[in-house]
Amino acid sequence: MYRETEQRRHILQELRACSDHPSADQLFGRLRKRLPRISLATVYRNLELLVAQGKIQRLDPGPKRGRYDGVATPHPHFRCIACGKIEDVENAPGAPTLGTGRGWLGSRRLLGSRIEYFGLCLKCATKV
Amino acid sequence: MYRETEQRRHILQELRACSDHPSADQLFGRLRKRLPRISLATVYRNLELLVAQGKIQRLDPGPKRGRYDGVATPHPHFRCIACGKIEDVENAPGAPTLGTGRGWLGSRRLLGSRIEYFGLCLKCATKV
DNA sequence: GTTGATGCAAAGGCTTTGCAGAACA
DNA sequence: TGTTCTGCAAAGCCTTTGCATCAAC
Repeated sequence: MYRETEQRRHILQELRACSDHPSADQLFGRLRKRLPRISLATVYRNLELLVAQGKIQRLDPGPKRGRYDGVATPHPHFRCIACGKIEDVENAPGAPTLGTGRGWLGSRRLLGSRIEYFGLCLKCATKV
Repeated sequence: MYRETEQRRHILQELRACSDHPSADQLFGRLRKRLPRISLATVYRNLELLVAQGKIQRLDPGPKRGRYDGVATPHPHFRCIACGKIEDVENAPGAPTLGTGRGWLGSRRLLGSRIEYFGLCLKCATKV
């Protein structure tokens, strides 16, 4: 099955120690101090593997391409993790709302917020 | 200031008519039926412009690179739209929680959810 | 007539992939 | 010893940019 390599161990360790949320290549830069011969491809491969194992999470959603919405008003979306489709969510029962979303969040200027649900759409759920 | 071109009008019109949330190049494919000579670059340029004008919204966040979180448990994040930094949000006052996030959402299989706040971090807010 | 917008093609930036050699179990 | 993993480099893909031309105003 999976093997425990030095690189893989360091990648998880280093990411766990980060208080920020680095990109693959920022992490690569930090790892290189301890593993000068590690390659960026290894970092990418292991990050995806760790996500698949549920040990870490990826903050930016799967599909690579940016998606646009003709409705400018923020509203919740559902993203199918299998096919990548994004659907609007019509008043989900029990779903929270975020209000206008403007104001302050601690010492940060809050301009908006977004709720995204993810899972399997009807089509993909029945396909399995 | 801004000019009203045929392309720009069609881009907004077409996107508003979409029930899905197309990528720039899906939209490009649809637009080409009506405007055979339109170029993909024009679509990209206009989409960004329309986002900046607040007429449409971009669903995938600004920074191009994927970001990773060493903590696998979903928790809310704050994204600075100026510098791209992502921070964890410690119990935001009045912020809703999404519960375990598993179950059903209409006919969709719900596996998780995400709350993201965006705005200006302390550093960027004071810089202006 | 100005100035912003378009089309085309080329460049850019991040991510993935092929492959031979190295490392784990 | 048999796989899985790594490093390197090349390829891929989406997006942006430069530039001459075109079209709003």
